[in-house]
Amino acid sequence: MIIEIDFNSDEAIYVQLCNQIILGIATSQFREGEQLPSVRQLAETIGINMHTVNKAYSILQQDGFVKIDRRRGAIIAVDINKLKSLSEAQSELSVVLARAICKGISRDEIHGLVDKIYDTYGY
Amino acid sequence: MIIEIDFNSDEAIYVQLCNQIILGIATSQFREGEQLPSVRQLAETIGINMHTVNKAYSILQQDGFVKIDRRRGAIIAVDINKLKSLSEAQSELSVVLARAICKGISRDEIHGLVDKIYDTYGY
DNA sequence: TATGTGTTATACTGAAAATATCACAGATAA
DNA sequence: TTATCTGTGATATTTTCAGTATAACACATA
Repeated sequence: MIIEIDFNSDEAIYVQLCNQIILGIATSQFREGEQLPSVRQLAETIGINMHTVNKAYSILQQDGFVKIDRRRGAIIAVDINKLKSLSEAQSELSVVLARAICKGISRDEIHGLVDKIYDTYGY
Repeated sequence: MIIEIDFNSDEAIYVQLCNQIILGIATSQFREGEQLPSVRQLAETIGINMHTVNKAYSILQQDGFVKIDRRRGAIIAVDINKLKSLSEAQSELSVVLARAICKGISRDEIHGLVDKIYDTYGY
């Protein structure tokens, strides 16, 4: 999978890295059990510091997207906690939808976007 | 409207301020044409620096939620650009839904959350 | 005139992101 | 064994940015 970092973004590099990898999992470009590049290797590829990659991997582990094995590195392993995830999704959506509502976007239009995105991701 | 800032949050104060005001507009606690507190007044109320409030107001202006008048301060004035807003909503949703999909949240469950939030906001 | 708006400029502090090295423990393959 | 690959840890430095602190300005208004 190709990981692209926007160095001019206001988002921190490690946050972009996390989001890209999560996107990769959602689109099945990364599959359960698959091995991510080592921290040194990915850092080299992107052209950033090893510790920045390590921070991203650590957060992904904490958020239950990967497990880290000293032998093989970071392995895709999604930890499912439905209630917690639903609660998090709701609070994240609340912010996005508040903006949308202010801008006159209807409930149906949001439903349309959700379908569009789920279609894109292949679910 | 009561604005609450969490000083222990990892979100910047000015970001929280923006979100709270947008939430206020979405829930009609702030109405079109209504005047926001002056930068100095709100800073005093919350207990933060004037420039922090000013930064939030400037971003809200840039994002088309308020207009700033040197005489009266910041006035709620939502600028509607449907295409742009839809595009922004889509990219914001893409990040949130990627996480949700990884965590096994179904399309229908997201539709349910969207309805729940729109109901809460009264739309 | 005095006071209230937003605006601008400057400088400072503190926290966090990111980098740069160095080193270690454990696993693995030569 | 030796070499090399993992993640991890410690430490120091640079850079960036949020937030604060002051001060001053232009403009409007009571």
